[in-house]
Amino acid sequence: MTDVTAPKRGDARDRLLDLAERLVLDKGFGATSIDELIAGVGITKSGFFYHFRDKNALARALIERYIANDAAILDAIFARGDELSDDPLHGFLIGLKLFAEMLADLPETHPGCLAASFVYQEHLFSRDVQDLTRIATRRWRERFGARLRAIAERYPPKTPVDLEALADMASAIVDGGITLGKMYRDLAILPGQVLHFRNYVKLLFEP
Amino acid sequence: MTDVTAPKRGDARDRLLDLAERLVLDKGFGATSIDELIAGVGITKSGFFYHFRDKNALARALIERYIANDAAILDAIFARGDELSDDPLHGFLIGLKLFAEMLADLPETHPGCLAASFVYQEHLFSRDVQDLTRIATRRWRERFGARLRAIAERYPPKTPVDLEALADMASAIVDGGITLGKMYRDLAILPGQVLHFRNYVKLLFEP
DNA sequence: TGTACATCAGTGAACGCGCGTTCACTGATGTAC
DNA sequence: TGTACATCAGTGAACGCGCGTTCACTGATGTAC
Repeated sequence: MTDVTAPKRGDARDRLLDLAERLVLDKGFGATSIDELIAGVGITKSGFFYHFRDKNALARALIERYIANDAAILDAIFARGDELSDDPLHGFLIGLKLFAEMLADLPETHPGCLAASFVYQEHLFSRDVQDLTRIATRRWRERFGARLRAIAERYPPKTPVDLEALADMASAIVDGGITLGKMYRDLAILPGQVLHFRNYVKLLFEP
Repeated sequence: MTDVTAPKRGDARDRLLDLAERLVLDKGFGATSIDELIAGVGITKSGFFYHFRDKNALARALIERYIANDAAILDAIFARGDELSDDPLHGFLIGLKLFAEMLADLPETHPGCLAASFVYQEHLFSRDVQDLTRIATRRWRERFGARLRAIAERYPPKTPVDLEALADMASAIVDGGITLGKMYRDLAILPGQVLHFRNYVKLLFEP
């Protein structure tokens, strides 16, 4: 009869990643110590170094997991938007609204933007970690850029705009909205910002 | 005959602040060590502690200086916009364009957003430092909010919008634009984002 | 079915270094009389 | 004008602690024959 609530042998690595993600989003990577992590997970320091060759390897694993997650969520949301409308503009507008709703429904304090929190400490990391954050951001640009180009083809924008910069605006508004939300400790700020972005897209393209 | 290029007695404090601002914007506060600062300024460690009772006092002095600076620059830019047009909407649109131009003309790498870089490491700081960043952001909200209310009074917005969230969008877009610019190492991103914000304001209010 | 070996998932103790901080002291400049 | 004292802007040495990292070792599980 083994205690099922006790830490199971073998899942320490995942529990390290879970806790690390929470702490890094909350305080930043530099301020998150290995001691803290192992105390929370109930493992010794050497156990940590069994799973990650050094602290940088933890950062890397963290971002890889985060990118995959983030991509899956966004893809699902905007695919749902497309399901609900064949029109690229309206599908996108629905997707943006769903996105805002998801952000509004997030529990407790915001998840924060891992990529951004790493950028603000970039010197602490090796090149490969920096590359990963860049790749993640580029995906956002591509994801939104493709949609916006499809929209602009059907609905010529009311003013001439740089579509790539407009795609970047989605990333900027989410990152900036998270930072603002943290400052004010106000969870409503981020979804509010996304809705403004949505409104801009609407005014710009809707006939 | 004293050497005028040699560090003058008495200006060490200012030189510490100048160097600290550069380094903090570049790498974050936690990653900026006192050793680095004193090496750059040519002073001993105890000299540093003569000027600042501890590292937190440096953070505080840094933000206080930054806020004052930032407020002066923004006030000047938007006052210039108002000079060029009596109309609140057009004055604001001109101000936003001037702002984008100023951001585009900044030398080398972006100055970065001090407040944001502090938010991402907030746990490292005492309450008063956090309060200062909050105050600075609130000023942005008030500054833009007042203008937007004046505009909305004369030009009813095309869609119903939350004006306070729209004011926050200016902060979000600047912060997010800086983060994005750092990731891509592309100085053109930030002004591009400000121009999109300007375009949104234009589409929303312009008859 | 039992034994030998390999791998997995860690333990425990130690180390060294950088960092923020303290404290007693000092040489140059300013001020009072 | 000279002397006494105070303040300003530091110096120099030491400390302690937390942090990331290393290394030799270990008990449980898996695999080969």
